Amino acid sequence: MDMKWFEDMEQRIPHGEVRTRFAPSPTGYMHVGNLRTALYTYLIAKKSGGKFILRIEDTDQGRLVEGATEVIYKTLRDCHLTHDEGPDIGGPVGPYIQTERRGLYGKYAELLLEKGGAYRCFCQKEDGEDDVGEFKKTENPCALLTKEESDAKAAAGEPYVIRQRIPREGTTTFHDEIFGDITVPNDTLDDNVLIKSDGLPTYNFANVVDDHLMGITHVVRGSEYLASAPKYNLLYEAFGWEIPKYVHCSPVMRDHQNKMSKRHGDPSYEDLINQGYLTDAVLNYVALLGWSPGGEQEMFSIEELCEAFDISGISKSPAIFDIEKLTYFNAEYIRALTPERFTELAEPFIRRSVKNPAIDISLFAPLLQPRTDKLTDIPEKIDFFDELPDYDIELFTNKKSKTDAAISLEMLKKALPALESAADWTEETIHDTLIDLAQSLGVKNATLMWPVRISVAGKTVTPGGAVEICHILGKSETVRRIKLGIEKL
RNA sequence: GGCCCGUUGGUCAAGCGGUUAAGACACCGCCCUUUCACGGCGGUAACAUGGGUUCGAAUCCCGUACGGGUCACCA
Repeated sequence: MDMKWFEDMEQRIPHGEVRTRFAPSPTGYMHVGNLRTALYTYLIAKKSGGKFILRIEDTDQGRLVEGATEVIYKTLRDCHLTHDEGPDIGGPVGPYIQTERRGLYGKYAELLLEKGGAYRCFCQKEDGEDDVGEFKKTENPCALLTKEESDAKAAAGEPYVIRQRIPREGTTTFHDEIFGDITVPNDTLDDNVLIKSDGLPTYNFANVVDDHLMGITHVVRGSEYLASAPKYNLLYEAFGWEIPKYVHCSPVMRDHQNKMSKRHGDPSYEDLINQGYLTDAVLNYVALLGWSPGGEQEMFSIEELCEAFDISGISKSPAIFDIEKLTYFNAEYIRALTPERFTELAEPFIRRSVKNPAIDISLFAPLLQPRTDKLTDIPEKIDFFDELPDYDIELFTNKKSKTDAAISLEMLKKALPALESAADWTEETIHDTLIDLAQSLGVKNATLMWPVRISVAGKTVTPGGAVEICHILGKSETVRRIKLGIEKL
């Protein structure tokens, strides 16, 4: 056994800094729970000025999806979760792609065999009765083989797997940063396979080896791994390695019973973006799903999160994803945008409805920004600009504005010449013209404004009022639509 | 089934032995108003359950119920 090689590997491991890792499988899909784990992992590192590492776990070739790694890079980049080490940028403890590390695991398994933390198991997998829980470590004769017997069988070419040797009695206690100390009886722990008969490592073993060799100080992962944590601990102990801090996060749920999942059609990060949600809003909302900063503040930038984040604020119980609250965050983020930025983001959505190149789309920002929850809401809100809908004259009747068909007709007849003779076409002149008219007619503003707005928009709910709409429409189109309204009446 | 974990309004949650049990979303009402929003003000609504411990329990302990996770040569 080449101990020098092991020593060299140890030499590479950085010490004295917090190091966390996000280790996704490239399945081409970043679900919300995954994004949250990545976020927390990043925040834990950055909170203490540490390193955030990206490792790609691609050993499951069957599940590989074309271009999936790109999706991961892009998502992390969009979310400002920049990694300090990873497959694309390298680092001191590479390679960072698991398939490129294949050679390592066998050597560490041998080392563990040497140290007594594992043993070769020559039992053949019986296809017939592979029912659950049939393997009983207390009955496994291979665990009792002497070193010589085991070596002899292996030398004779008998196929085997390498299993973890777990004590038959006693208990194992491990510490989780969220759940505290958890103790389990050893007899409930199986001697799991570490190295498969094809020589490749199982997921759990590869994880332990990689995390150690990469100097990971905080293992952040889903709570589904809570049950295997004691086995991890035993493995670290058998190797004589320092045990990292565990942070097991409870899942993000779609309802009380089920996790969010692609299967159920729950949205992924990409889906949410396509549905008109802003990255920063999603991140902010997701940060608060299962974590509380303690105070009253709810709106956090990534920088502020780095500052405020603390593991003690992570909740033990699962959290149900509430799209309504995300929508609220999104609306807040949209309102906080500068009008220029808003116009930039909204343009494609505005153009879905407003094709008329004569219309200056930057005019929409003040109307749309305060009442847009999601960017995808935009087209429907302004669909009347290109073409006046075929509306019912019932719309002219509104109690609060004190209007009905007859009054509306009268109002429009007065408004038409007033607007036609307007000196110029700014919001201000349109506003003043109409307000002055209402006053001289002795009616409340709404009585005049309502019919004007209905005639130019053809719908009762519009972004902005009559003045803004007339302004954007332009004088001739406004006049044309009001005339149409008069005809209808 | 064994082992492990969880449980505060519909949802996210604060709370670490003494509180009128925060706050946010959603919902409802009122105000503002040129519709809808935005904004402002107010309201409905919670400690799963039974036992302890204690002067005092949402907070600590035990049981019960309900929910979740896990028990692979998958990751």
